[in-house]
Amino acid sequence: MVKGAVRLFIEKGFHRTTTREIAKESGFSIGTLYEYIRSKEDILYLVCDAIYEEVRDRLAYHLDTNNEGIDRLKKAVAAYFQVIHDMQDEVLVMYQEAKSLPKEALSYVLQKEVEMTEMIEKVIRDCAKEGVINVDDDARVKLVAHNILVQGHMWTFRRWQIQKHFSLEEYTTLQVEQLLQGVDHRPI
Amino acid sequence: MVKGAVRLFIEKGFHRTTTREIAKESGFSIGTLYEYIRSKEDILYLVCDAIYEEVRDRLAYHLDTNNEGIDRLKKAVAAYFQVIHDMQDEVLVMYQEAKSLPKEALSYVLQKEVEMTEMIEKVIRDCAKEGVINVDDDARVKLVAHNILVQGHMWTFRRWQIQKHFSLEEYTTLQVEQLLQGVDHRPI
Amino acid sequence: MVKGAVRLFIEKGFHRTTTREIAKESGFSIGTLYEYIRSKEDILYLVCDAIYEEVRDRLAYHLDTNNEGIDRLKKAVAAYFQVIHDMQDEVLVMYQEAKSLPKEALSYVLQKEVEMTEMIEKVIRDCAKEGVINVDDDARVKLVAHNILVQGHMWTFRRWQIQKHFSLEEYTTLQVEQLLQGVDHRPI
Amino acid sequence: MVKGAVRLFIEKGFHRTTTREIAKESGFSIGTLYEYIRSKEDILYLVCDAIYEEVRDRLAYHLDTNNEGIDRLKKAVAAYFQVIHDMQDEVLVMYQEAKSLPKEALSYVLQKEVEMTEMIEKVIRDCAKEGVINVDDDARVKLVAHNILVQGHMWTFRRWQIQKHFSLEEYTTLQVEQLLQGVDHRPI
DNA sequence: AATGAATGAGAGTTCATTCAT
DNA sequence: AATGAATGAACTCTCATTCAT
Repeated sequence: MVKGAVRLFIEKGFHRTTTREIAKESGFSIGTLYEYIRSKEDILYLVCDAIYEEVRDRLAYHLDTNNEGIDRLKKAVAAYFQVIHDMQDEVLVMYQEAKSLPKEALSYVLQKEVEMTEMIEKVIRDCAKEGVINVDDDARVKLVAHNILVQGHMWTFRRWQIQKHFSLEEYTTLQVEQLLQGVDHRPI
Repeated sequence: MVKGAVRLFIEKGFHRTTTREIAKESGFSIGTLYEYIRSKEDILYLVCDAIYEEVRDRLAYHLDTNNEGIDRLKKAVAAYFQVIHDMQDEVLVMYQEAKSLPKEALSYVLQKEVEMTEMIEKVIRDCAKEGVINVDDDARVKLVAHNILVQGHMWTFRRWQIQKHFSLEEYTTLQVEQLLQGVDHRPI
Repeated sequence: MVKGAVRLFIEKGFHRTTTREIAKESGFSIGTLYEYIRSKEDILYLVCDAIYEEVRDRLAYHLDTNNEGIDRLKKAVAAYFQVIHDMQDEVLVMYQEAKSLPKEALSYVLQKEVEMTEMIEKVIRDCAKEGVINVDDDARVKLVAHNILVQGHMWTFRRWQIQKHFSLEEYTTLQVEQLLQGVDHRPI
Repeated sequence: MVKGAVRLFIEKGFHRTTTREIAKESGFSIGTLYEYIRSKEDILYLVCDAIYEEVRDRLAYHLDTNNEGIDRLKKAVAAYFQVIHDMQDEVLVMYQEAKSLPKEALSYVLQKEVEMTEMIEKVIRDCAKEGVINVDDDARVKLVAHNILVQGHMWTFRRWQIQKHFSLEEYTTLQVEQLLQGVDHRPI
């Protein structure tokens, strides 16, 4: 059911998709659909949840491989970007439709985003512990983690611009460079 | 009318806002509303257009002040973040609802985003010309411009997280540092 | 104003034409339009009235020419068919839209149709008086008059069929023959 | 549903009848109504189609009875007039509202009218074959068929005049006489 | 467990009409 | 006399949801 709904939400957005269409696409009747859900919003919740679950699982899988030194961070970013790239449409749907979730469900889904941030934060902290990078405070760790996450999302929601100019490899390389070295500038 | 619509879109989103509510909020009747627009989507277009216009004008105003050296970039980023901060709700609405625009209107609005990117690119190039930063290629300029823009947006669309941890000043300072120096790391 | 309204009614029918369009087509503002009428139906009334007036005047003009004998009838039918032919669109509009008139106005307009019938009846009676035809009773006169009138109207409202098969001349000749001789048949 | 719609269209015409009224008159909700149709025009189409179907079926039923000689034609006309008489309101609705059909549906409905004409033409030709009448050419057959059809319709759309003066029997008798013998006149 | 016909509140939109200017 | 901005009732149509089967 979720698969069908995602397909439709990608195509026409949540509001423009009818429950009838979702039932049909999922291969059962509207009556049966309502055996599994209580309202249309439930579907959106299930969809968002499923997408997060998949992104997180895939990312966790990639982070598992034991890298060392600065590579740990580089590979993590690359892996994350790759996951986002593979699930572009799904990520985009979530980005655009999550706001339509009822309050409680939204909190729940945002919690998943927090978890994602923590996964990235952990990579950064692990690098710091190893001594390959030097991040003096928690705030900076958080900020860098958020930046990485959002730079992943950007790849989808600004694709009409960014993917015109960069391949995923170029984008990854440049963003990692930027992340580590910043803009080359005269000392102030 | 646009003001009223923005208020409502902020509160409940485009789809959940009725034309009648917009008319009422704007202080005229539904009939009069339809003297000015041809369809509900027209309102969304007017709203998005107005928001972009205001963001761009305010930013242009701030970029006018003649700064020199690396300050040119720093102040530009700060000014941009400030504008976004002042117009948080509006920017968020545009981010979340622009996708509901009819194709043609969407293209038109995205063109405005391209213009914004070019404004930021210009600041970067001006710094490079002055010699205070060293950006070797166009791709990097573009990427940095996009990053700055999106870091502005994230201040609104991740505010439930970010504004919990940072004040606007902290956020600005940290992001500028990050932008210029990257993460402090052992040379590879 | 009537001219403009007729044009529009021909094109799209009474209900599908808006008062705004009528005002525009007539070259004045909606406000001014309502100086002359009290409701949209008034326009329909004026239109129907004007059309009848014109049909009647034209017909009267043709009937004036002094014909004698059976020619009196033949020429009258021919003249009437010609008038209908010249005013096809107008006649059709009246046929199709008169039903939308308010009751009283409808009666008034139907009275004009009665007058038309009487004009034709008079021609028949004049022929009878002259002795060129022999119509024994009033009922038959009435019936023949109605038949002639409707055969005129048919030329417009069945034109998609009839005008494919006949020119106006053919149609007139055949109908007159039919009228006078009926179908050639074995005596019963 | 069609029955209900016909009743309402008879009473107030197509444009003045609302979909809600039709639904109510038909005994179901507006939602259910729209399960069966896609637009209000669909109802008009169904109505026109149903009326034609019924007129044709009834007529076909009456034409079946094997008559011979001139009676074949006489009885056919009488049967046709009787059918029209029995379905006066319905026929009138179709006459007045068919023009509001979308183009394609209109063509389809007019095709039915062509079929009706052909049914009458066939009766005439059968009589001619039998030798009881003598119609020299196709054009005349067509014309007579059209005349008969329209004289049927007249019975409804001029009833405010004709039914004041004639009973159906008188009307039928007189029209048949007229049809066969024409107006009694001195040879020219 | 599964269906899908039925519901009706509510959406966007139109347009005859008014009336202050 | 002439205007046209403003009105809002009324229209057609949609769709999330229910419930008898």
